[in-house]
Amino acid sequence: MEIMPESSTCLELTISIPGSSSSSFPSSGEGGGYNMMRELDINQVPTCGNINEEESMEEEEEEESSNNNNNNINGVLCGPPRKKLRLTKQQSFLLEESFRQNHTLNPKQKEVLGMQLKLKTRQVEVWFQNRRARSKLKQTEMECEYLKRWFGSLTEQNRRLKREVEELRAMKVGPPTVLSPHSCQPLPASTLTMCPHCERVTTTIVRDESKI
DNA sequence: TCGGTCAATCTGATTC
DNA sequence: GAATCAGATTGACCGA
Repeated sequence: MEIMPESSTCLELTISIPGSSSSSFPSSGEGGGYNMMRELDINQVPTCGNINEEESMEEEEEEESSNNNNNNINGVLCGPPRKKLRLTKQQSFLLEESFRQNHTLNPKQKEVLGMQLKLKTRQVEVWFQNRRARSKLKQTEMECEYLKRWFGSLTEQNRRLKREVEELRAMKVGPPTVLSPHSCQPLPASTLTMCPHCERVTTTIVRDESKI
């Protein structure tokens, strides 16, 4: 078994499992289904291409205030309940892209990426933490699936070998012994040989050529 | 209503 | 001791 990381997928993991597929990119599982309503969520930070400077400022203020509302002290929420930030497709795409290049970011990279995405450094950091967690979870699930299949094939192989052993035992008991013309001692009735093609153990009857 | 998803938070470990 | 991480958990949100 060999589990090799794969650089071309977003999940950095590929196990050679027939019929299995890696996750899509960018993460389309839930994000791909977002409609306009979701994109216009109050928590959304708009993408740079669609907004003017004024709107940008407003959104940043809004983001700031909504994030500050998330503060809680000793488990007691202060202010209104937190609102869930929804990243836009563009933000998700950029984050996925940078995750694909690097699974961890240094503080400078976080800051730059945060500025690009109009997100806080902390939000970028959190996104990467969660993304790593999801990646690892996916990897574990795939490994589990692979081991299940492996176990299945080993079980089948074991069953086949046991059956073969039974067959060989039956053959060994059955045939009459052949006596040597010289010593009059019984020769082994059969020897085991390995078929080079199918790699199965086969029996070959040893015949006394002097009698032919 | 319920289960899934995911951003955010909390906690403990590790590194420097 | 601050920074950072992984892992567990929470809570908002959405679709079936």
